[in-house]
This record gives sequence, C-alpha cells and structure tokens, in this order.
Amino acid sequence: MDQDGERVEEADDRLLTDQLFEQLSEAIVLGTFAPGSKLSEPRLAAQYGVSRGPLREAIRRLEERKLVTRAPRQGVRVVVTSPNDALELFTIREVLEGLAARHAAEHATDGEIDALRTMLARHREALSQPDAMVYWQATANSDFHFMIARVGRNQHLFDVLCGEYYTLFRLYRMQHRIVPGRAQRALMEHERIVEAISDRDAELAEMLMRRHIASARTGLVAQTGGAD
Amino acid sequence: MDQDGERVEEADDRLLTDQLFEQLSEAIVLGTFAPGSKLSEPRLAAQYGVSRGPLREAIRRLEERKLVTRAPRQGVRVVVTSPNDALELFTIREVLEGLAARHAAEHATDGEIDALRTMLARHREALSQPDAMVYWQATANSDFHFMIARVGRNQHLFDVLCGEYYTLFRLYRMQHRIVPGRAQRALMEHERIVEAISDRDAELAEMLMRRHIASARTGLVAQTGGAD
DNA sequence: CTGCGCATTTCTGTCGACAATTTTGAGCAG
DNA sequence: CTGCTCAAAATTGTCGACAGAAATGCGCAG
Repeated sequence: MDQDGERVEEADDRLLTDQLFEQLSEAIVLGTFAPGSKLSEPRLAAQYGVSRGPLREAIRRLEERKLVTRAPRQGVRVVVTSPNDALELFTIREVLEGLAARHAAEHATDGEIDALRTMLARHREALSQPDAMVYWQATANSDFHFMIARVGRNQHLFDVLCGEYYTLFRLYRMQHRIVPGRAQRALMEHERIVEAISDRDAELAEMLMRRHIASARTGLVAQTGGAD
Repeated sequence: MDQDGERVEEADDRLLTDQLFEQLSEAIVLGTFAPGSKLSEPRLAAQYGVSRGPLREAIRRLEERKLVTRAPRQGVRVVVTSPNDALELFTIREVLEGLAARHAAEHATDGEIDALRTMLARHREALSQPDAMVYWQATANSDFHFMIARVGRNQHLFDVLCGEYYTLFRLYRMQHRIVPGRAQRALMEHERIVEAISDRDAELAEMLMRRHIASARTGLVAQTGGAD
C-alpha cells in the first residue's frame, strides 16, 4: 500500500468533502478501488491526508449515490453490480432520457439546435481520427446526452441524469465492460434524434432516444457491448 | 425555542445518523422547520442531544435528497420550492411511476394481484368512514404506489420512488398544498390501473398511471389541488 | 493437516475542541 | 432617523481522541 498517497493539497477553497467525493468517485469508476473491496476510513484518511470527519461525509454521499454499499458497523464496500442491476438501471435511464429528449424537442431554441448540430459535426469529424474510441467514450457521447438534458429545461431531470446518476452509469459501463462498440451507429442515432428535435417532433425524439438507450441495454444483456 | 427537545434516547441500536435523518425529514415535511428557515448545527445538536458529527452526516443526506439547500460556509436551509419545481418533479415522477406500472403488469404474480385488489377494497371501505381524507392522504394513497413499485420487480426503481424521492414528494405536496381533493376519483383510477395489471395489459397500465400522476400535476398548475 | 476458541488488533460510531469565516449589533457620523 | 464601521458573538469546517464492536491471527485440540 501507500503506493501513491495522492494528497489533497491544491489550496482549493472548495470543501474537503467535495474534493474527497470527486476523487473517491473517480477512483471507484476507474477501478482503482476494485468492486467489492472495502474502503477503510483510517486508511483513506491517511492516504488523502485528511481527518475522518469530512471523509465520512464524502462516503455518505457515495452511499447515497449507490457507488458503495454499507453494512452497519462493518464499513462500506465498492458496490458489486449484477447484470440484472445494470438492466434495471438502464431501464430507468431509458425513460428519463426519453423524457429529456421530448422536452428538448419542445423547448430547444434555434441557437441550441445549431449548437447540437455543430457538436455532432465535430463528433463525426473526430470519429475518423486515430483515437476515435477513447474520445467517443470519454467525451463525445457524454457531451451529447449532457446537452440534451440541459436543453430539456428541467433542472431536476438534468441534475438526476448529469449529476446524481452520471457516475453510476459510468461505473456500470466499467463493471460490465459496456464499451461503445458501435460508435458509428450511435452517432447516426444521435443525428436522427437531433433531427427530430429540430423538427419539433417531440414524440419521435422521445422514441428515438429510448431506442438509442435500449440498444445499449440489449447489447448489455447479450454481453456483446452496446452502442452507448 | 427549546419548547420540546425531543431527544434521541430510545436505546435504538440504529445509527444516530439514520435516526436524525428520519426525524429531521419528518420535521421538514410537517413544516416544523419552515421553508427557507436555517438549520443551525449547534442548535439542532443541543435539541436532539447529539454531537455535530452524526448530525452533519444526516444533513448531508438531507442535502442529497434535495430537502435542504447548502450555501458554503453559510449553512443549510429548508428548501423553498417553486410551482415550477413541483411541475418538474411530478413530470419525472410521471414517467417513473408509469414505468413501474408497466413492469407491474408484466411481472405481477396472481397472488400479488389478489393482494392489490384486497388493498383497494379496504381503501374503498375506508373512504366511507368519517376521517376518510386523513387516512387517504397518510396511508392509502402511499400504500398503492408503494405496492405497485414493489410488484414492478425493479429494485432500483423501487428505491428511487419509495425511498429517495418519497419524502421529497411529500414535501412538495405540503409546500404547495396539494391535498387529495378527489380521493373518490383517485381510488377509481387506482382500480382501473389494477384491472389493467390484472389483464397483463402493460401499455394500458402505464398510460393509466401516467394520466393518474398527470392529473395531480395539472391540478397543481391550476392551484386547485390534485387528486394524488 | 484441519477446525475451533480466545486474545489482540483494527475499525466504526460518537464526542468535544479549535481556527477561520460569517453574522450580529453597538456606536458613531451624517 | 438612517447608514456606515468595527468589534464581539456565533457558526461552519476540520481535527484528534475514546468506547464498543468486529475482524484478525495465534495457539491448541482433534
């Protein structure tokens, strides 16, 4: 152990709890803390150079976000997800993202639609580059769903999709190896969704988005990797 | 102040943080802590007879559940919700409860359908009693949505609807005076939803549930009180 | 060699205390 | 009487410490 000890020293005026939450979240998603491994409070406190107070508050938030599971008086462990869990979560995501797309079609301004189109053009350009997959997985795909949620004009929905559930989605992708194996096709689906939004066709936008998410869910069940 | 000081003394082996979270949630929903009022940590710690450690963890959870808002270095205040916030939340609830109803129609066992019918019969019976409204608001309505979510066989969805969002829904009903003014009609809608589930008509169950929630949302906009 | 019991160690849950910042409010100028 | 200044009080964010419970690991019986 003690291999790194990435302290929290950046003279940041953000609260310690928030910094810890972000670092712990990232470590969990990236697999630095393996699924099922225990998060010992004294060890983490020493590792990050903080006391257990703020650390415990950060862990509480991890628990609330379902990134760890707590056994009373036994500490917390990185959540271990089953394929069925992933199925459940993506089913929820399907209706929520569908709702966001519907709202986007109803409320997007012309400027926002232009911005969506510009973004997709950038994505198409990037897909022909060498490291296309890593860019797609890390940035492009998230950007699209992020923007749709924002354009939907439902702050609560945005918070859920892009804040509270975002890291959990990433964790499920990691634990179940849901890599975007069909980025080309996913991009095409994104373009069709934006077209529907541009046409102010709310119903179509919702349906296309739901199918888009569902395709990832289906690929997940088949264990072959989805497009999202 | 200091009028009551309901200590936490029940020799409960549950964690202090959990007890505090429940008591604070209840106090917020019931209006004991007025919307917008500040939650002072030293005052609450004295009032409940605990130290600030577990209290802060409970407050973090309140924050995560959107029951309070935090201004860094200024403490937390009971959330003040706008009618638009309520609209946003009920829009989300509409698709989630619709999803739960669809899943319920797909996965309910015959025994569960019997149990649903039995419950509705009990509710109809209770609606002819003197204190019908208070029973409806406090118990019957919640029981129905609770059971639908459970029968849906999606643990994540159940947790969201009956755990993470449940108290928030109650808070919105409180702050916006969304009283069940049409319990009779709401019960009829419940019965139709159960009939659709019994017929294994998932699409109809989802549609009826969405309309059922939407009617509450509409009544909310009209400020006349919804049926749910 | 394997499995059980017990002592040691570690960890969680909780508490009290300190520093820095924010809020309060008294005093004074206009 | 109103508004600004500045000191005092209160509050947040953080830390270290202690008690009880859980996990660990050793010794010993079988």
